[in-house]
Amino acid sequence: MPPTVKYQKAEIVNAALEVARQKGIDAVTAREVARRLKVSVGPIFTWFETMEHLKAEVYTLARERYLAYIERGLKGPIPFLGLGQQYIRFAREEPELYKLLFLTPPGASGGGAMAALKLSQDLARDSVTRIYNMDAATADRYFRDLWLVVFSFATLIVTDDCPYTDAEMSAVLTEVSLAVCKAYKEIPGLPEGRFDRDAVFRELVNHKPQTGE
Amino acid sequence: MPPTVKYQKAEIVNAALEVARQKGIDAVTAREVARRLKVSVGPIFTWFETMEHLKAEVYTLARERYLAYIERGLKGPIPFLGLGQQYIRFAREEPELYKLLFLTPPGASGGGAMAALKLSQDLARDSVTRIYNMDAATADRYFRDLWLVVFSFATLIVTDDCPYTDAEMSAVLTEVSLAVCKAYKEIPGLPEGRFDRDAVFRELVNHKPQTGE
DNA sequence: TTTGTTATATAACAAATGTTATCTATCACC
DNA sequence: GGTGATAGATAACATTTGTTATATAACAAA
Repeated sequence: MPPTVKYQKAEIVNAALEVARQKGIDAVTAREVARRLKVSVGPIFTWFETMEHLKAEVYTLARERYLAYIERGLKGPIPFLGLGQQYIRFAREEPELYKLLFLTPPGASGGGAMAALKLSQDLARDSVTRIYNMDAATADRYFRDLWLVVFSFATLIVTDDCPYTDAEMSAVLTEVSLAVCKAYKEIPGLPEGRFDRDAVFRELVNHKPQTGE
Repeated sequence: MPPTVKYQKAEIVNAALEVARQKGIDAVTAREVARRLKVSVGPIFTWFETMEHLKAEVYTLARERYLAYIERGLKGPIPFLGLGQQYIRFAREEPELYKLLFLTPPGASGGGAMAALKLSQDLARDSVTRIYNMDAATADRYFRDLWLVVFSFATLIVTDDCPYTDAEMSAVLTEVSLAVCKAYKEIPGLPEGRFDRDAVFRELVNHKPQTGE
């Protein structure tokens, strides 16, 4: 019988994820992962046929991490803005994972930013229709327009090129949000005066998602 | 005296640019460029101290190419939308150069997407204030909001993840544009009825920038 | 305790890359 | 024409990477 396994598959994937988080997916090489585990490259190729297989699992973990962020965004009082905030937060706190998930061709590593939009749209549709009193199609349109702004902010952050503070981004989001809402409000039955700009703004700037870590 | 130069510096940079256009900046290796010129790596290191120096010049050429696109966008009847259209067109036709210019940290290769916004903002401010009858600050704000959407579209295209057709993107841009405009129109003196949604939409979908090539 | 399976370490191989040393051939100037 | 400075070709070196062959050692079953 063989000796008991010393380094589980999961440990290897976790080490690879750490490398990806800190130095980007391109730094996930056999020797780099092995060094992080204080191990030779042997075990890696015992458990993974090729490095691509390992990277694929890193991708899966990255997506899980992303989803954990997004889910926390749904708990806030304004569903769309909570999601956007968490998406931007993910970009800031996990820039390398963000690049992996959203800034590479979807074929290469999976998902892609549009998939993220679709997913978030599904998650938020109920709340949006409820809070803003929109029908589903209009809610989707509204959400999509705002998501494009969120996606821009997140990508700017990741490319080290975002000159806006969190508060400024929230302000811009609020402005655009209100603007789009106004434009879309020829929807029958939308109550007037629901959008108190100052109140929404205050909400945005002050609301911090539960940092339940 | 030495023999006359057979391969000018410019030819090498041009070959390197072609490689970057087709296979991305990472494919710009000494041997790849040499192969494209049917030449050994010798000349490259005669004219460039390191590959980084060569890549820096590739970056400069890429930026010039980008500017050529942008300038043509100013000639259309709607300055902001012309710019946005050309920015998106650049992303579609030169995705690898787009990645180089706008999807890498600005320190690494220069400019960055925010610099592009600032530049475009400067180029368009006059027309925007004139056509939409806004003051400069409001025009900048208006432009910035829309640029965020344009940046998203362009980036989605480059990551092979954009499900929208040109017409759809134009429609979204028009919607958001009108929405933001409405929201910003508490500006004194803005004439009512200036924004004929159908007219603008027709303009957008039909307007093709002069393909003066 | 012996033994057979196999996880791990080590080292090697092959390919790709930047860079450099060396040689050859050119051609402007005398 | 002769010649010397040097552009270009060639090949080598060093490094990094994925991958694999080989050896070692651990450990469960006998």
